[in-house]
Amino acid sequence: MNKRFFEQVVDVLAKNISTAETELKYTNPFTLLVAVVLSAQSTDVGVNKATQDLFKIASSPGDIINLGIDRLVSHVKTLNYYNTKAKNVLALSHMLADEFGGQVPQTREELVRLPGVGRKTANVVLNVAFNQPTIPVDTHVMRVAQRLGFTKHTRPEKVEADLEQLAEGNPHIHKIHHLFILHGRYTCKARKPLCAQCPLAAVCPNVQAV
DNA sequence: CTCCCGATAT
DNA sequence: ATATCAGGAG
Repeated sequence: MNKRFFEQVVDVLAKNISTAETELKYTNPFTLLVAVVLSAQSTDVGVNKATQDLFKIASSPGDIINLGIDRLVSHVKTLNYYNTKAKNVLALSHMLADEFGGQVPQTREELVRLPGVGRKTANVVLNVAFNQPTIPVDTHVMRVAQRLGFTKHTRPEKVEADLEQLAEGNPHIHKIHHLFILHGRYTCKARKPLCAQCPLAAVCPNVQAV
């Protein structure tokens, strides 16, 4: 895979997508962490709807602990896997309070020790909250990367390695994952991609018939 | 590999 | 009616 093509794609996306638009809403590193944990297999709209009320009354590990599991569950009941997620959010709040002084750690090794936090969630927190140039590979990044031919792998860790190599030195390195996600969500959709109005249609090796 | 398990788009 | 949605743990 050549790096020129990757740079060309990122440039086109950067010109056509405003990353200030739709994204998970948060007020600090902790609420971002919670929002991302809640976002597994759920839409960002649904997550924002649930956290809008939750973060008003709970925006720190101590707040979540005081809230308790029952009221926490009631706030995330509309999300997929709500029981597991509520349990994880409460457990990670305890761990942050007990082992990290109530602060969200800034290394991937520490972040993935938290319950409900895997490599992808840790990468999002590092990128969005702490401005590190990670490339979280979620369902959108995976799909977009494969359709554009940036990787032949299916394991997220392999895809991440391929993308990191292509993104090395790229001026948009900090928002590449966000550009891919927004492109994947609104244009390069899983079921019915809008190739007819895609800014990358001319160069995409996998354009669907229009 | 399975389980988790609600809302939304198509 | 079903595929998909900012995945992680066992």
